[in-house]
Amino acid sequence: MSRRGTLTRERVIAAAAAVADRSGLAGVSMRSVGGELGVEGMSLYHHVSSKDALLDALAEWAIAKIDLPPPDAPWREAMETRARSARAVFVAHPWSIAMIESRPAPSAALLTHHDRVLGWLFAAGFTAPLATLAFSTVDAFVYGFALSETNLPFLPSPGAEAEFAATVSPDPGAYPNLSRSLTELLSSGDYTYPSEFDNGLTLILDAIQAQLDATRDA
Amino acid sequence: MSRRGTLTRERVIAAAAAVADRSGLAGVSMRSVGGELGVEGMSLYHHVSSKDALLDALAEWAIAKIDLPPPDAPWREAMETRARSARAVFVAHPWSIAMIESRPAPSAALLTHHDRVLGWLFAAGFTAPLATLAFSTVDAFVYGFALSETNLPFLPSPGAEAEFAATVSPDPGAYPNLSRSLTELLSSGDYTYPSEFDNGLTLILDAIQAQLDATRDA
DNA sequence: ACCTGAACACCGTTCAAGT
DNA sequence: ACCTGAACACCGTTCAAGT
Repeated sequence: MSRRGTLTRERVIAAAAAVADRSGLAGVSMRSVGGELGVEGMSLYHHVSSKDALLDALAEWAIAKIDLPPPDAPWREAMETRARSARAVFVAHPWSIAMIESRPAPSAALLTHHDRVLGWLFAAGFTAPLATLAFSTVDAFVYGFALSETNLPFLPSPGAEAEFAATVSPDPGAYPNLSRSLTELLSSGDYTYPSEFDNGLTLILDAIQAQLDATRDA
Repeated sequence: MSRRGTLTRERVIAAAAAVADRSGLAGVSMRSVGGELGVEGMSLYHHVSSKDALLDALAEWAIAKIDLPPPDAPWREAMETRARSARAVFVAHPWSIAMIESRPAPSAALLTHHDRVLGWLFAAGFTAPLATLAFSTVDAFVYGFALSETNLPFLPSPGAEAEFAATVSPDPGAYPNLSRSLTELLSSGDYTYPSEFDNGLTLILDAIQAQLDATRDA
């Protein structure tokens, strides 16, 4: 849309993100990103070496948006902040979820992230096996939850409730437990699916905390 | 590859899965799937209405491969069996991970899955909120773990250790905690990243079990 | 009824040509 | 140095034509 100024690698990546936000990852083509910048698709090759390189850069762009507390932050707060921030980025840019994890080579940005996370845990006295368990479990949860959340409006959430009820209700006999669950959750009044993220995260972090305490006692 | 017999919807879907296994989702085109069957790409339109419909069918094909214990199975065993089976399917067909959750409309197969899972939990005395927490947390973990596992050989695993060490080792000062973690885990001798799946699943299911027991006592 | 060939509007990418 | 137009080998999809 902004067709002024000279092309830079940064402007190309930002334009690609804008196209992805608007049209999904499938809408990102060299020509469409060029169009976003008022330029032919072929011009982009002066700033990125290939479409694949552009996608790698796009993955890094998303990772960089995740809030990463400082190395000396307390482990639990830091893990929560990072998890919530990652989820917010994934919801704002759904195309980034599968992408961050599916680029063939782990980027320097991702390695830095991982190193920082392990730093919080080691500083708190985690052993390497427990740190790995904590890290991989929380990360898997965050990625998987975001994946479900952005693509599967399965449980009540603003706007999705009606759709979901419409899918399940026509034949309650076909999905009796889904119907029951829906009815019970909605009757309680204050239920929203998004709050399940904090519930799950707390469940996992509490369990890890308990294991950490057990390690210390031993 | 098998170019005999008449085309059916099932053969088209199976051919698409074979192409995806071999060349990834990006390698699936109407022409390539046709080629797999010894037929022109245009012929497929007699059996699937569009490429998008073919991808929907492919998602269902993968879901159907996940082992789903009977409605009267004990909840924890059933959840474990389904989780491990889902992970196995995702590892065998990496293209299916993002796909199952990213098709716009939840398929009947997926709704049936969800209903069965809720059935195990309700039979065991879960409240609707606790069932939802259990379900969404376990599912998020399974999806997210599979996503990391197939695309991010970050931690020691057969064959990936060398690569990973090569990425981290050149400059141990850049990733001190990653280096430390790697060293400690490898020195213990029997560590493998894939076993982290069972560890994480157990952590989550133990925590849920504890909440269920607390519910019963109250 | 099922398969095909040509055609259309797209892709990523290369390269010689313009400025 | 940076951008472009034409070209190549691909896409998904339509449709008239073949069997």
